[in-house]
Amino acid sequence: MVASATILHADLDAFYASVEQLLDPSLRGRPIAVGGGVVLAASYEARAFGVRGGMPGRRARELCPQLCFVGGQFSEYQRLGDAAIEVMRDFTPLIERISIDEAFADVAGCEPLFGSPEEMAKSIRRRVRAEVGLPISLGVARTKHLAKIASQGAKPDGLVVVPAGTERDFLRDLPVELMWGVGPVAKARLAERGIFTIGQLARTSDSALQRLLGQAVGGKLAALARDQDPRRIVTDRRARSVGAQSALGRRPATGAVVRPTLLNLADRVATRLRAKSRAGRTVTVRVRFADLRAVTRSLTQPAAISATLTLAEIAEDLVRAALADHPTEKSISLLAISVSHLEFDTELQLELPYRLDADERRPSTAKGAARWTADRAMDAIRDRFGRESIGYGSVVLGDRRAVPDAFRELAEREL
DNA sequence: TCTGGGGTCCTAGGACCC
DNA sequence: TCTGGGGTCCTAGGACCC
Repeated sequence: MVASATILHADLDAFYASVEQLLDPSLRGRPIAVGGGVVLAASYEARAFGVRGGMPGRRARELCPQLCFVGGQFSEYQRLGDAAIEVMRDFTPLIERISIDEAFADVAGCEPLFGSPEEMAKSIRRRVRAEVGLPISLGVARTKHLAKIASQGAKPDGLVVVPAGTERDFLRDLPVELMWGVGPVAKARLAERGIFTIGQLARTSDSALQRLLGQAVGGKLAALARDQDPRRIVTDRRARSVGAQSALGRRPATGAVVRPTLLNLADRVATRLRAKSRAGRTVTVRVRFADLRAVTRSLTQPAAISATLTLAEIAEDLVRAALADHPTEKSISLLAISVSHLEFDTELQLELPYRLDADERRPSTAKGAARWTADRAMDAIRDRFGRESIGYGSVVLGDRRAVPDAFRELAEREL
């Protein structure tokens, strides 16, 4: 017996833009874009003009002169995204949240209570529209891969069901780039081999695909094209890394630019780590030069860290090393810090400072303790009085950012 | 055509150990 | 000292996703 189609994929349509139109009725039916310098989301009215997410604001205005830019009510995005996904939870606890506006659900076994998966999908769409006020598209299929492709086909504001047994027919003539894991590079490589549809992909041998795209990607794609998708719903996914980045435009690669930027990034990353009682062993920095080429440098230590100043010091050393390897690069356009190899911080464990005190060969535990105490005190003050109430001097002063903190938080994953 | 921020996973080479 | 094999960890880069 063939497994039935019980996987649902739900995706809120033009999410940020739809929220703005929900909250301000005068925006409904009009081409709007959330963002400013960059379009973070475009309403379907704006998309009709060719406006797309990720597009520079200036380009969007050229395509659509009457385009209305709205500021972005970021906390509302989180609230309404949560509310929409919560509707699904009334049908099953097997929910896998992918992002603020997207989730999988497995409704196997729920039929006696709520009817067929298709009926559940219809009722989720109806309820999200009625109770939250937002349009949402759903795909229903036997696998995550198919459900996701189906929901993309359902947009805007629709439902597509792929009945069990019809998967191969459904996939055959679809373009390869609809598949999970096929981006611009893979698409181009496949095109060189005359492979444009998922059906053509399914008829290509595993070994040929692995030679073309690499062992892992090739193998997975071959399986997906033949509708073999073993992935299950994962309800508790933990982050494996925490990072922050800052685009700088074009700034000289000097300590005066690098140091305060890294301190700010370290502050954001370390604060998030400590808030979840986590710490990480590996610090990775990324330096992007003016020509957009980027390099990374990383350091893995035996003990995990979460102290702001320790993270900032390691990051600074790594960036310095990266810049020293590229002496002809005089300006940089982005700096990033990421912490991985995450562990649970046992509170009692005091971190050693990264740099040794000049006059002693042993690390100073007193200094480690001082940093731990200072960080905790600062975290507590910010909890009460807000993030801007206190900070490391140059962080507070140098806090001129193009992107508001509220938007950064939307992209953060649950630790 | 090159604009932001936060992530995941894979590959390949080298160090090191048994 | 050389040769072989297997495994783990670290580093750097890259493709891709939301």
